[in-house]
Amino acid sequence: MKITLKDGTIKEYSSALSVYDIAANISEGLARMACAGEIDGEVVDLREIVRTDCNLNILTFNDEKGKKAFWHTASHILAEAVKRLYPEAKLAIGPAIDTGYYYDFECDSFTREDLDKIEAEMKKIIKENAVFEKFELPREVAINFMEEKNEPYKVELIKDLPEDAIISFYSQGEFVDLCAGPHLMKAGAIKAFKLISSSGAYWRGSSDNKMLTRVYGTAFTKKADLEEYLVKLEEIKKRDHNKLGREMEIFTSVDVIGQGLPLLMPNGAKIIQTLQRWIEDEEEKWGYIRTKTPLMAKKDLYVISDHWGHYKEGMFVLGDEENEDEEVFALRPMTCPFQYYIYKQTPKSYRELPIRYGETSTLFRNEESGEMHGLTRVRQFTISEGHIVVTPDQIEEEFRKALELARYCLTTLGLEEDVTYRFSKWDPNNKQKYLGDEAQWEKTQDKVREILNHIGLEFTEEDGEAAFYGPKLDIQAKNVYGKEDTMITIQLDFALAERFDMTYIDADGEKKRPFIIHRTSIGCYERTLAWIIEKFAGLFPTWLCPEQVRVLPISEKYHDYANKVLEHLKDNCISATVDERAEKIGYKIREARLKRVPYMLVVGQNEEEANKVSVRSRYKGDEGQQNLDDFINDICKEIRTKEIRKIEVEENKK
RNA sequence: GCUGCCAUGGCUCAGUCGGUAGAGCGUCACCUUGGUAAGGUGGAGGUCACGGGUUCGAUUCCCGUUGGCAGCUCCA
Repeated sequence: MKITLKDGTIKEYSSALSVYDIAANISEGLARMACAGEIDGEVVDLREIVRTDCNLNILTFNDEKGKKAFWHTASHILAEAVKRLYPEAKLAIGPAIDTGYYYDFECDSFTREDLDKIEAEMKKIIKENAVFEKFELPREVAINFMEEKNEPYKVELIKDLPEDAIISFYSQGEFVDLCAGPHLMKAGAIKAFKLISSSGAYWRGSSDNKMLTRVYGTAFTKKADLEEYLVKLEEIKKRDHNKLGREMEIFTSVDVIGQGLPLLMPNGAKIIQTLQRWIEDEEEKWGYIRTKTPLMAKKDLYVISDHWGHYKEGMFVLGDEENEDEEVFALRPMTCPFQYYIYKQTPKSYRELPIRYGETSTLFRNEESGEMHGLTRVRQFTISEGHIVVTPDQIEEEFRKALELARYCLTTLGLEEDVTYRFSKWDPNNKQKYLGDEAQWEKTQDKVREILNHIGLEFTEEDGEAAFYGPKLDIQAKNVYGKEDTMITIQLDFALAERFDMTYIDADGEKKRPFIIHRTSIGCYERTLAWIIEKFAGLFPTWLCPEQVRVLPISEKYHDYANKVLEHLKDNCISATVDERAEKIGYKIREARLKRVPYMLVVGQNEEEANKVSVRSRYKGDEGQQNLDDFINDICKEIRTKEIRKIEVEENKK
């Protein structure tokens, strides 16, 4: 048979061989590195016997898929160690993830000390270097086998496999686990590993099920790589908006005010004001008209929209629902119904559509206690909200424009490359969660998919992520911990126009039902702020900095000149302060740098006489002496164009 | 909401095997301050998150509440 390798070379063998044997035949080093194989694009175990001509790629730790096999093997070693130390623990599942692996057990929770013990046991197992072996069992035998071993979760997993599924197991020494593979050949290949943390996790990801104990770990082929990864992890955490944002006095929180109710401090308020002014002006350019609607409404409104039926647990209800004589209100969780009534205020002609309503809209959502987090999951937030009322013919163009605007906003903030796109559909197995019927959903979803394909957007599709009134396109970003959040969403709503009896008079004189596009341009300001804190590690582009320039007189004698410089800056709408403290100039510079002020203007006699300033920046360090007016022109241009200036000096240089 | 961890001056943390507390940074005052990443001295500031319990005595041990963190679930 002829085996075509990745580099195009063809190897010929007279008899069938395993992937591992072929790797060993190519080179001993490759066999040592091999984690899995890929035959004609399909990932296979190293033990897979190759019998016919094919394209074969040997996957190592440097390949994503090879890495997954490596980590999956590490998770089996973790499971064996836990079973040795805690024989009563029941095995659930243990897959590889983006940063390593985890394994879920039914057992008491683990402390850090327990994890250290488990690590020590894993070391022993790796040293024993047991050979991983694969075998298959018929369904009934497999079920009996796992019942005998008293592994109820494994029994449940096997029972859920299709009738004709091949049920495979891997063993290493005494330990056996139900597993589809692939795996490395021997335990000894896991040269460096670490158990990162332990926490609870629901069996099969459902909060109705029992909570299991999950252990997260990672592993590498070299100890140095592991060390590097752990250091990097610590470095990344320094960007965490929840730490950095508090340290930079962007926001804070107070016990007696409550969870999910952050206080934006002057620095944070300033950044959000800058973003809001920009977005409101920008949306006007894109054809939006603004509304300002109440933050709460009677229950009756939400009954019409059916938020009462589908979203009540997420709302803050005011008043006694039980008492029929009392008016019941609710703080708004969404802006939609309010803007619909503005639309409904006057009859609309097809000539007036599309109508694009925009609002800087504060919303309230009663999240559950464990879900609040910094500025990314809060109970009150302000979003660049908008609803576009369109005729069916206008859906595609308006959807496209809404996406274009969102991407323009992302690009301006330098975030475009960090996002992924998710087409969020309903869950056909949970229909009561949604308005409308299957035909409406399928039709609307097909429309959105068609639009996305026309645009040529790369996206994933996911069931069960839609809004209750329609499918949506979500723009997703990851935080420093790798956790994904929706930053921006564009939704196509086929249901609410009918519930609110919204109409337009079409060219034929008939009343017709419009469609509604719910969309945001920059998302919600709090979350976006959190995102840019992490993106820039607090070193915001100048236009977003709460303090853009600090003027530093070298001694008291130049305070007057410094204040004159300050006046000039303020006249040009530059946010600046003067440091009048009786400190040495080096100390003042250090302070300004620590506060991440992008520009420092040092002034003394030489500057005053020539009406100049000595510019230092966080971008280049010393930028030399400049005319004050030239400096102001430059920085105004940088602010106007929202330039993201590259930082050329090393951070924290001693 | 669930599992686990945590809560000591503005911030970062030390500490008390139960006898009511310390450091650094910051802040304030005075002195110093003529040039590009930490000048000096002194002072103020804490019911040790809150509420119960055990105890002669609790910041320390136990229970509860509130808040914070990680993960799960949920979501913009």
